[in-house]
Amino acid sequence: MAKRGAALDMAVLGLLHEAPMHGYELRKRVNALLGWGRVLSYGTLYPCLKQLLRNGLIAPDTTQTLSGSPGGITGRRARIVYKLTAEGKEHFAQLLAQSGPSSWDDDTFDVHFAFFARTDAQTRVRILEGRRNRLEERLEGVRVALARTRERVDKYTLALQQHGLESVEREVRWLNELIDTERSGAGHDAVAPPRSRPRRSQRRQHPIK
Amino acid sequence: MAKRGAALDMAVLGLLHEAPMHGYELRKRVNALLGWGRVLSYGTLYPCLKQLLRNGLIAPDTTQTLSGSPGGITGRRARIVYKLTAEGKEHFAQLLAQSGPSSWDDDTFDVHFAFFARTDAQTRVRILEGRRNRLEERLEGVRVALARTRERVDKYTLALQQHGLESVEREVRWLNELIDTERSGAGHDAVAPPRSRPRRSQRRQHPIK
DNA sequence: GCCACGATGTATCGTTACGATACATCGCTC
DNA sequence: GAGCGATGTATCGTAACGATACATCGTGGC
Repeated sequence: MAKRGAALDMAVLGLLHEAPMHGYELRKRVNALLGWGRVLSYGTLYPCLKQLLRNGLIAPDTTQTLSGSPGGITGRRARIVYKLTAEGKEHFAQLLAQSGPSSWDDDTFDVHFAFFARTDAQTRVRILEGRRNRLEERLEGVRVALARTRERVDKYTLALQQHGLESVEREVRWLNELIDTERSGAGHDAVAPPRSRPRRSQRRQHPIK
Repeated sequence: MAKRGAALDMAVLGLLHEAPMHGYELRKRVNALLGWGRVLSYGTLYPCLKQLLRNGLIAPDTTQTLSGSPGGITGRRARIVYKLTAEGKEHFAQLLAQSGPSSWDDDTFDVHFAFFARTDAQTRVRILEGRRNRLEERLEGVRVALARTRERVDKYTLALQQHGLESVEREVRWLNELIDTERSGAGHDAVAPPRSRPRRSQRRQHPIK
């Protein structure tokens, strides 16, 4: 169950793992994390939060300190802060450890990668290699197709396909570098210490194509 | 009206402009054209065709020669071949000439670019520059955000964002080269002669991120 | 001969994600 | 003290998609 939106689930869980947060902040952090283009809609986020609530993976956090607020105890306006439950932490750890096609697909890979700092080195390499292999499969197919059509398409179509090809080739090289680094610096810091506190930021998503 | 799916509409119209085609073939051609990842579903294509039919932009083509079929007149199995109507051609030309935000957005740009061979030089430059400017706006925002968070995120998040940044920078350079070419080779072949006949091919779509 | 299987082909249904939107409060500036 | 942009929660209509069903063709194996 809950096959769809697994990437979003993981992103939310991972961010709440760092610190409790409310929906609005969560949206910004998710956009910053895997942003560059498609912006996460509330129509996607809130239903997701509801489902996670139902499944008991997250829960409202009633103990909110309102730190930084000048007036002291002055009530901020109504907001719902969520925090991870024990089940949520367990489920997230489970998501982190799993490496399969679900970690290599386009949307999902980014989320997995974003939480590499909490992933063990073995899984990291497996995910990176899976991703690279998948891209290379595609490259092979595209190269064949390109060779077959090369002389029959106009120069713009050709340029577009060529540019796409080079983009993927570039990503493969990037992955290879990461894999090498991972292998050579074997067994270094698997988990980074959490930063002081979440901050806001904004980015846009890049589609490249 | 018909704001959504404008990219798909344009792709279908443009492909049918080259040669009449049936749905199955159309799907393959569209995937090859702006493929690399997301695959066009029949659940998307057929409703689109229906709407274009309703709007009178395409029509069933009853005069099908079945060339290449060995048995001569032997009937191929049932299939619906679509062709552009006069209104369709006019509408397509209109889509080609328009350059605005709708030509710069992620999905739409590819389609516009794919039909550059039928677009006049002036519009080509306007679209390319619009696209580049949009990407540079994003870049600026991302660079600021990156500078603000640089020291507070783990190296994997940083690597991911860095790679995304470089991908977009690379695309900007690509666009600049195209613009230069367009300006220097001013007024060259605006329209390429159509190729003999459509052929099949298959590719996947690349998302890069 | 015929049967299995993959490619070709059209079509719809249920779910999901998302854009648009509504509504409310806060804090700022003019 | 009014206007306005940021902060916040929430839902609704619909376009897009994955899955699936169904049918025919070509072919290769037995």
